Amino acid sequence: MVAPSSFTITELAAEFDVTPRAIRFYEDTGLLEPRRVGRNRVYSQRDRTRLKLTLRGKRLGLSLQEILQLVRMYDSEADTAPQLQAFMAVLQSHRAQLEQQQDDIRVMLAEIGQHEQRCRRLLASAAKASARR
Amino acid sequence: MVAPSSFTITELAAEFDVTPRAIRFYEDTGLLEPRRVGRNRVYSQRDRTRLKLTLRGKRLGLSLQEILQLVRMYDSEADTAPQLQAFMAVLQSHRAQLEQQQDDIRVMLAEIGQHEQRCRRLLASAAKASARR
DNA sequence: CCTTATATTTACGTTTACGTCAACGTCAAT
DNA sequence: ATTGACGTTGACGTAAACGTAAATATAAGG
Repeated sequence: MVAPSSFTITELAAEFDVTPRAIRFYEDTGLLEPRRVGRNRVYSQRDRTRLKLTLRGKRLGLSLQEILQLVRMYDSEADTAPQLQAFMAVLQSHRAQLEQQQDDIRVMLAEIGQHEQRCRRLLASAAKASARR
Repeated sequence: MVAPSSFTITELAAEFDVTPRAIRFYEDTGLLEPRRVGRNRVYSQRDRTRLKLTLRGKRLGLSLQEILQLVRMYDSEADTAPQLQAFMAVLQSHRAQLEQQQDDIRVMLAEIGQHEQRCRRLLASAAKASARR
């Protein structure tokens, strides 16, 4: 068994747990470019990767437009110095945002830990109380 | 100078770089509960904290409804065993989501690093080429 | 041949999170 | 007395990201 190199829309929908409608919508946005066999869409490995990137971006709260800019930028062959400078500036700002999110996550995980501790203490004392009866 | 214990809407808007409209909207959602002096809203430290939590949640892609559920849960005084169990289950699932996001961020940061490397290499060779002239 | 499953396009509907007036109140300063 | 500056309440508008329904195609299986 080798990894398939093309996929139907329902296959991708099942694999990533999204609806076909969503996948077609991503195509409208410009994120996917399946070829056609007759009327039907056929997705390449590249499309699959794009979809994965898209969903990852969404989990981080990016809009489809932002994701589109990202993947286009990554695909683009910038080669002049000004282009490269601009590219790196964008990378910088995205890194800054991701690091902000990392901080946010750290804080939230810490809070969750606190609450879990509290819950465990309360559950323990509740168990003792019921054991005394 | 001590930290103020109450704030106007424009003060908060300026501090957190959001519009008064957004702040009022968060109130409609139930996230803020300022008291009134005449018609005007006066925000407490608690409101300020809530706002901070709200914006943090937003940065992580949570909807206002999700944020509302979170803060309500954290405020609630669950004390029966079933309540505590349910509470902990929710905490678990949020933790899982945050950890997923951490992974996503790690991957994205790594990719950004790759692209930066590539840019730097290209810039370096471009500089050499221009020096040769 | 008929049904069933899977796919398509078109198009309108929906939710979220505000933006954007408009019309008004109020208090201080000129 | 008037002019800002800052606040208020509607109310309508909007962009994003699909959901959902309708009408159609098409290929496979009984």
